[in-house]
Parts: sequence; structure tokens; C-alpha cells
Amino acid sequence: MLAPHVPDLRALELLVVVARTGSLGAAATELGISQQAASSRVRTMEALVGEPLVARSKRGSELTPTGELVVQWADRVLDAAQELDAGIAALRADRRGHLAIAASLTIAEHLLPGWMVGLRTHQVQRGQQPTEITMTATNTERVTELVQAGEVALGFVEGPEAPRGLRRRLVGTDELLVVVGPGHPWAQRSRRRVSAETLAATPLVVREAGSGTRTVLERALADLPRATPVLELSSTAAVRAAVAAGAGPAAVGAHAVRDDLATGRLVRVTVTGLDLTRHLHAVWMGGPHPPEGPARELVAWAARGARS
Amino acid sequence: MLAPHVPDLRALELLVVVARTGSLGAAATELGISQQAASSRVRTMEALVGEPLVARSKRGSELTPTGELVVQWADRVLDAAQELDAGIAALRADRRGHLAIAASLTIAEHLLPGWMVGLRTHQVQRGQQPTEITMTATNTERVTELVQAGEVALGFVEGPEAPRGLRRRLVGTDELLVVVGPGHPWAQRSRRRVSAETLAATPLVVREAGSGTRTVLERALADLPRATPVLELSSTAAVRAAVAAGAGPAAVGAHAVRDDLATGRLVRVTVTGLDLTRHLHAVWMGGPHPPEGPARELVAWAARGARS
DNA sequence: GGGTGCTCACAAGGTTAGGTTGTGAGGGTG
DNA sequence: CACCCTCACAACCTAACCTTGTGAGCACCC
Repeated sequence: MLAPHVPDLRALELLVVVARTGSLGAAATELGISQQAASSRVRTMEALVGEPLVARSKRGSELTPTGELVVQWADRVLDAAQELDAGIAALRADRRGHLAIAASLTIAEHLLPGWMVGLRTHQVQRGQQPTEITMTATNTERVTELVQAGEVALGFVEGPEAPRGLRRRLVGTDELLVVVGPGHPWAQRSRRRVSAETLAATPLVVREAGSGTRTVLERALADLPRATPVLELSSTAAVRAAVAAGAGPAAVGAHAVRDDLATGRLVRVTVTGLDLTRHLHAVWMGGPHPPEGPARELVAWAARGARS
Repeated sequence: MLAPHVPDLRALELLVVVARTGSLGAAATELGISQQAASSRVRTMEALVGEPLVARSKRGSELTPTGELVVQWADRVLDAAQELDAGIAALRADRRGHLAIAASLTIAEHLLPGWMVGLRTHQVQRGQQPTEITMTATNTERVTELVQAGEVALGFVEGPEAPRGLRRRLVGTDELLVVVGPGHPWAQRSRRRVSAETLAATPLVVREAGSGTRTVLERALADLPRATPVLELSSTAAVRAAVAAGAGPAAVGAHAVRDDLATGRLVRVTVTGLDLTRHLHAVWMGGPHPPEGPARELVAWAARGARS
């Protein structure tokens, strides 16, 4: 299905570092490999692209225009990889004694990795030791339990109600968007606006009962006559794939389909008369502010983009 | 600087396919490797994460909750990788006889790969043979020359003027955003709005003279007293890095900093009284519509998201 | 002029990751 | 009960990749 001639992640990283340092050897040292290895890696990549990416001279190397182009594309891949890395690092429970947090699935999936990467680079830029984070991803209810039991210092939850005994701060919102595949009638430019009634009466692709998105959707459409779902799937990825293939409309978290919308794999449809916004909060126990130290820094960073 | 424990791209892809097919063996077949190889790969990944990702049973495999999480993150990496792949494929000139296009750098960097991936999956979904595209990336002026000389069937350019003798269609806009590092005074929530005069009087990080973004910026600020730039750099990546490190504000194409804004590496500042929008057009020679066939399809797809 | 240090490239050798084939165990199904 | 499906263990092979050793071109500086 994909990836016939994509270079290795390490190779992409090397290219980016070469762009920054202006020298194959310097880049090699920075990545902890020999100059010869770097040279050979770049040559392999050039064979892959079919054009020179690096203009070598006897005193340094610059990127060719083609190289610049590839670096831009590589940057996006590496940014995503960095978030993946941060997420995996947080899942590993081996580093004990650092900041322990718990988060609902939506937040853990789409927001936390970005926050961790952002906070980390911010701290590194200020010369601080980056905070090591251990994360547990589970549903909102269990997150509040963990915070209340003191097993984690900080939680991230969705939903309108403030959990009992916990302080909270808004860190973002997630809006459910109604999307269809590019071949669906609603994807026509003139029809990208439907009423809540029409939506409720249309067979949708939905998540399984009990999931967060399903609950929000059901609550929003509670008063209207509903059609039976055309498909019920157990992961957001499956829903996205089904909708893209034309199975029918679905309501999905905005963060989950950001890229699909940008590439046109899915098309957004505006629904009039419906509020599908979820509020995302950081929660903690004790005083009006999060616990001193890394927890407070993380909340401050996460709340950065939200209207507090 | 990065990537201590990120799995291989192929391993990520495998995990995604396992999620979709529900079986290690089926996923292995789809990727053209043996079932044993797939099994071993997944085990390697699990060792990396420290937790099981796949729940194996005697009749199929499902993802664990942790696995779902990793798949979400992996999806984003793979999406970016797919765009990189499409870009590299288009740079290779070896497939002759297919659709030849030329594009300005901004469009080639940030929009074309997405369009190519989107168009391709759209065509595959409809059972069509995907269009093979060969791309040349260069500046706007040269793009129009190539189209006028008939060396490429289609061009993508920026700028307000319609090139002589060419027809065009709007395919998108790129807005220049003013951004600062998270430590900059303007990044304070209360100060994220400055006047055009203030901006002009502030030493900025800029691209080299003659570049598209620089030209747009100079034109927009032409009537105001200007401070000398604090840094002049020759690539967008370098500008982003300098701004993130706190060198000063800069104006950068919105597409180039989408991810930086999402992760908080950069902060957007609103400038009052300034229009920094660039219009992006597809251009071609001849009739009022693009040449029949793949060229027309690509333009239609690209124009999909733009107000025509 | 001749050192010194930087750049990158070529060549030979070793290690290891990743693949394949062969085999086996456990569970559902005709 | 036989067959087919699932996944896992083991042995062997290949090929990619990295390292060390070496050489050549250019620039700076005494």
C-alpha cells in the first residue's frame, strides 16, 4: 500500500543535520557515526531520489535546491516521529521517580505528544533539564480515580463536569466534526451544510457504544429521530478508513482528522444547530494551582493555546 | 538530538496493517513478507515500548489499548512519509511520458505532495490507474517559462499577476504569518497583537532578498519606516529555527509553520492593518480549461479546497 | 615553502539485523 | 477426526551498514 522508496528515518535526520551544520563530517559527529558512514548514507539517498541532494565542496557541503525540498518534506516526517518518540518514551514505565500523569485517550493520542515535545524543546532552549514524563492512557473516569488516589500527580480529562474534589484548568477543546468521503453527495461544494435533523436521519458510521465520541454524538442528537448506524467500528482509524471509502458520514474528533482534511481524504460538512464541542481539562488534587515543579510547567504549557 | 527509540517505518506500517486486518499473517502477506518475519518485528517493537501492543489469540490478533495509541501516532508519521514518498517519486525523472508539471517552491514544498497523495488514493478508490507525475520545482518566473514553452503541461505559481498568454485557476492561498519564539515578549497572551508600524520598526529575521516571502513582506511594509533585519537566512527551516531560539520575529508562510504552531515551538502574533496573503494559481496554455486528462484532474483536485 | 587542519571519497573487513524455510502447538470447524 | 487457521521457536543466510585505514584537494598561517 505504501513506502516504495522512502529513506530511513535516520537518513532523513542526517540530511536535516547536514543542512544545519553545512558539513557531512560535522553532522556525522553530531549523530555519533563516522564521516564515511554519513557520506555513504547521503549517497544512498541520492540514488533513491535520482538527483544530487548535497553540493560537496572541499570545505563543506551545502544542500542543492532539490535537497532543500526533500529536507522540508523530511522535517514533517521527523516532527511526527518525534511526537511518536515522546509518546513511546512516556509509555515506558522504567524511569521511576519522575512526573507521573494520566490522560484520556483523545488527549493522549492527539495532544500530549505535542505538548511533551514542545515543553522539552522549550526547556532545552532555556538550558533546563527536560522533564521525564510517565503516562498512563485510559478513560476519563479512571483518570480521575488515579488522580484522587494520588497515584499520578496530574490528569487530563474530557467532559463538562468537574470531578469531585479536584481542581482543574482548561487546556483545549476538541470539536467533533462531521465528515464524509470525497465521493459522497454531501462533499459537493453546494451541499456542505446539513441540518441536525438530516444528520440524525442518515445512517452513520459510528464508534462502539460507550466510547467518548459516541457518547457526545448521542447526547447532541438525543431529541431527534435517529437512523440505525450503517457500521459500528471500534477504532477511530477504522472509522476514518470506512468514511474515506464512502461508507457514509461520521462524526470524528477534529484532531484525529486534521491531516485527512488537509489532504482531501475526507471532507468536512457543517451541521447547523448542533454543538459538538468537548472541553479538555487538566485536573489535580490540592491547592488552586497544580503541584509545584514539572506538573505546573506542563499545565502552563498545555494551557498556552487554550482560552483559559 | 532525536530518535532514540523510534521504530522503523516498515515496522510502523506493519502495525497499522495488523490493526486493519486483525491478523499477523494476513498483514505479513499484504506487505510481502513471511508471517514469522512479521511476528518477530512486532515483538521487537513491543520490546521497544515495554508493553504488549498486540493481543494474540489462536484465531487472530487485536491491538491492545496501548497498541491503538501507538497506531494513532504511527499514522501521523506514515502520512507524512507518504507525502515525502510522493514528492520523491515526482522528482525522479525516470518515468517518461506521463504528466509533467512545474511548481513554485512554496507549492512544491507544502501543497503538492498532499495533492498527489490525495488524488492518488481518490483514483485508487474509484478503481482508476493512478496518475504518474513528474515535477520540477523552481521559482515562479521559470515555471511560467516552462509552461509557455510547452515543456510542462501545467504550472503552479504564486503572485497577483496573471502571466501573459496563460489561463489560470485559483488553487489556494498562503498567508504570511508573523511568529515569535515562545520566550519572546510578544508571545505573552496579552501582547499577541501588534500594529504594522511596530512590526516594521522591529528588527526581524528575514529570508534573503529576492525570495518570495521577503518580496511579499517588503511590499506590504513599503510605506513604513523599517528597522534593519537582525538576521538574514537562506532557508525557511533556518528562519524557523532562529525564531524558535529567540532571535526575533519573522514573517513565514502559514503552511511552513503549521506544525510549529501546533506544538508551540512558535507563537503566532496578529498584525493589525496588514495584508500578507499570497494567491496560488494553476496555470496552463490553450483553452479556458486545463488540458484534458490527468492535468485537468489534478487541477480539479487542487482547487477542491480553494474558493474558486 | 611546508606544516596543519579541514573537507569528502574509496576500500576492506566485521557485526548484526532482518529475512526465509522448516516445524510445532493450540483452537475452531466441517 | 481431519483440516485449516492462528502464532511462535529454531537454524541458517544474506545483505546492509558501520568501522578503521588511507588518500586527495583546498585553505590558512607561520
